[in-house]
Parts: sequence; structure tokens; C-alpha cells
Amino acid sequence: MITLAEENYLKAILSISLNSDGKVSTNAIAGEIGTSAASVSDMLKKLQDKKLIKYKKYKGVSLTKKGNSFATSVIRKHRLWETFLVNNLNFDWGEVHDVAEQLEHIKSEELVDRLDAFLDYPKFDPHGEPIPTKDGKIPTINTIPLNKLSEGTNGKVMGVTLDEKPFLDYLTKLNISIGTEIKLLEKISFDQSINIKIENTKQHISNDVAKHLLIKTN
Amino acid sequence: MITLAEENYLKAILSISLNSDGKVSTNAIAGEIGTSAASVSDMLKKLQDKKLIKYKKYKGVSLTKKGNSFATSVIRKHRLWETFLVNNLNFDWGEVHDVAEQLEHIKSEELVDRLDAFLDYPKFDPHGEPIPTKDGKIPTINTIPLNKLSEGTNGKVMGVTLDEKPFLDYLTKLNISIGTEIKLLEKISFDQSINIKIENTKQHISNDVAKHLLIKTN
DNA sequence: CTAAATTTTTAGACATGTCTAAACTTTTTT
DNA sequence: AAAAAAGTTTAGACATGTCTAAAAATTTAG
Repeated sequence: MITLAEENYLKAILSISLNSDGKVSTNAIAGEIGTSAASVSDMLKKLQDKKLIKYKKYKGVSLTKKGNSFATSVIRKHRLWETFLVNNLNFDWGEVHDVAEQLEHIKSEELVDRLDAFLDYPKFDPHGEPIPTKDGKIPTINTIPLNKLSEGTNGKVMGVTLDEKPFLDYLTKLNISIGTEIKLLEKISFDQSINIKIENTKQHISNDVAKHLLIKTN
Repeated sequence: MITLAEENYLKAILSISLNSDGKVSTNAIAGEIGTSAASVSDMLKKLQDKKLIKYKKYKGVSLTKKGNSFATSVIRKHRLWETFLVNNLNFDWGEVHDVAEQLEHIKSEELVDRLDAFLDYPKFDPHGEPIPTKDGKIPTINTIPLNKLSEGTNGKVMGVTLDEKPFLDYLTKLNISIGTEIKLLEKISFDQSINIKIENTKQHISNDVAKHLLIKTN
């Protein structure tokens, strides 16, 4: 039986390894989960005993096939619930994260499958993040972070890679949501901030915002 | 902050006190939760420290206003989720209990309120049990357990008071569900079993089954 | 109205998951 | 390549919630 805490560790390890390849460090996990490095060290031993990760002291960890499968399943559940909350319960996309963090741990395969069917097998959640399928496949879409685009390029916002209320509320204020058409006008080399055009209005955003916007170029 | 275990104790205490008035005993709680009397004793101290119950050693417990409010809220969530599972995810009425036991602990008032609205403010769950409203009121309906009816009486099944799969599956096999018209034909004094008529078919059921069927007489 | 049976509580132990402080490795700097 | 810095692990402690066994209180019966 896998516990709630273990699921959170596996999810954190998967999240980190998706955004940076190679082994995942103890400190990175501590940062992601919001706990101490000591606690992470303790837990890593337990996860290894359960054959959910591969772990060499001081050398970082990686998920086993089994661990990856659990972690993917948790992410699947999280994103399906977020979709339900936004599509059916009229939550705003910035309000769903904390509730989905709880719902993702409900144990019932039947429930997840039926929720998936009820939602009509969505491929992406309200933030444009891909929803892993029942067999663990993660849909892909050809996108590039806004800060990597070159000047003059047009594109459409397909997703965001940060699920935090202040960020999402700010996007809403900027009139940016999934599907928004954006043109990159100018990159400021001094601070990597950029000027963009949205619905014929010129706006300025920082690199910190731009790097979390996934764009599909036209 | 109230923990999952505490919520389960409060719910158990409320359940017991609804089916029998006066103080609730340690053993009764242990039986309801499936734990030892020692564990219950430990927990009762904690619940009293938090002002959720009134407790005198060896004298049983009762819920405070605060404790009653939490317990009622848990039951509200449980029954709303059961309604969602049956109405929207096409679960059978015997399959929802375990999942609802998990969902009832999700912490988000907003979620419950929106789920309530999504379901169109149901007053009774799929088992006919009343769903407490947001302000803690419990809808009532004038019913009587089938085993208390007198011979020759006609009525309609309005609810069941046991949420366990074997029982609910058996009812389904007997063609009994919410809304079923039943006539009590004969009570057997030897074992309090009864003969009933459902859709012009005579059937025999035990007192154990009859006492969990709530009937509204015509 | 004692004695026996039942119920409840206490004592002590254990598992999980967390923490701080200290010790130990590894990496970086000079 | 030694010293300093950064990262990681261990040791020991604590909170929560559980257990069994034993002690204490209450209820029931003779």
C-alpha cells in the first residue's frame, strides 16, 4: 500500500525530472515539497525499500518503472480533477490547485476511469498541461516557451507550466488564457523581458512570466 | 485544524446518537469505527481538549455544538459525493460507499457548495438518506421501518438505513430500490420475518432486511 | 450487597512522517 | 590540492494514531 506522503514524493520526483534530466537531488525534492532535506533523506530510504526509486547515497534518485507509473497516475488524477473543477463546477483556473492536490490521492481506479469518461477523455487540463492516459502515455503538443521565440513571431498560447494562483490571476489580468493569440514584438536584452501584442494591444512582461507560457507558432 | 481521524470519530458519534439517544459509549464507537476501545479512549481525550465533545470518564460522550456541526458537515459531504457518483458517474448504489468515505474528507467549503449546486441541491442521497443543508439542517420525511408496519399495509420504499454492498446487492436482487411499492402481507412471529408483495410477486424477507427499509405508507 | 462480568481507562509499545543539530560527502574556489 | 562551501545523511526527538495487556470503574446477578 502506498501512502499519501509517498505519492507526493513520487510526484515531486517526476515533476523535477521532467523539467531537467538526469538524477534528482535531495535538495530539489525538499524545495518542491516544502520540507527539510533530512526528511527527504528518510523518505528516500523507504521508497527504495519499496522499489519505487533507484537511489545511491549522495548521488540523487530516479524513478523505477513502478515508481514512474504511480507518479504518472497521480498527475493523471490531479489533472482530471482540475478539468472537472473548471469545466463542471465553474472554478477559475487559479482556484483549483489546492483542491486537486487533495483529490489526486483518492484511491479508486474505477472512479478515475469514470471521471475520465464523464469528462469525455480530455487530453489537456485547464492549464494546457497534458493529461496522462490510463496506460501512462502523455499526450504531446509542439510548443515552445514564449521567451525562446524570436522577434516578430506569431503564436497561440497552448498552456502554462506554473499552477499557482498569483501567476494565473496575473495572466487573467493581462488578458492571457489558453488559446490567446500573441505576437512577440521585441526582446529587451538587458533583463530578458519582452514586448508582446495581444488583441492589438501592446504589453510588456518579464522573462519570469514569459518562460511559463507555452506557444504554438502559426 | 481537524484531522481525518477526528472527523471519523465525530461522524461515528453522530451516527450512533441518531440511532439511539443519550450518551454514546466507548465500545459503541469502537464497534462503529472498527478499532479498539483503548484507541477510542485516547481519542476522546483529544476531542474533548478541542471542545468537540463532552466527556466524563466511564460516562459516555455527546457532541458539543461545534462537534455536531463538524460531524454533520462530514455526513453532508459524504451524501453529496454519493449522489454525484451515482447520478453522474453511473456507479451502482452499492459501489459508492468506500469512495465517498474518502471524498468526504476533502477540505474545501467552496467545493462542497459548488458540488451541491451542480447536483441541483438534492435533499436525499441515492439510498434515500437525507442530505444536511449548508446550515446543518437535516431534511425529514415521514417514514417507518418496514418491520414496524402492520399486516395489509401498502407503502413505498423511501430509503435504506444500511450502506453496505452485500445488503444493497441483495435488495437489487429482490427488485427493491428507492420508490418500489411494497405491501406487507404477513408477519411471522417465530422469527419476525415477513412476507411482502412487490409488483404482484410474493417474497419472503428476514427482519434484518426489513428493519433497514424505510417505508412511506399510502 | 457482595461477587462476577462487563466496560473503560491507563501504561507502554510501535509505525509513520516530520523536525533540528551535528556529522559526513561532494563540489567549488583559490 | 587543500580549504571553504554546499549538499546530504544520521542521530535523536516529537506528534499522531494505533495496538495489547493490565488495572480500574461500573453494571449485573446471585
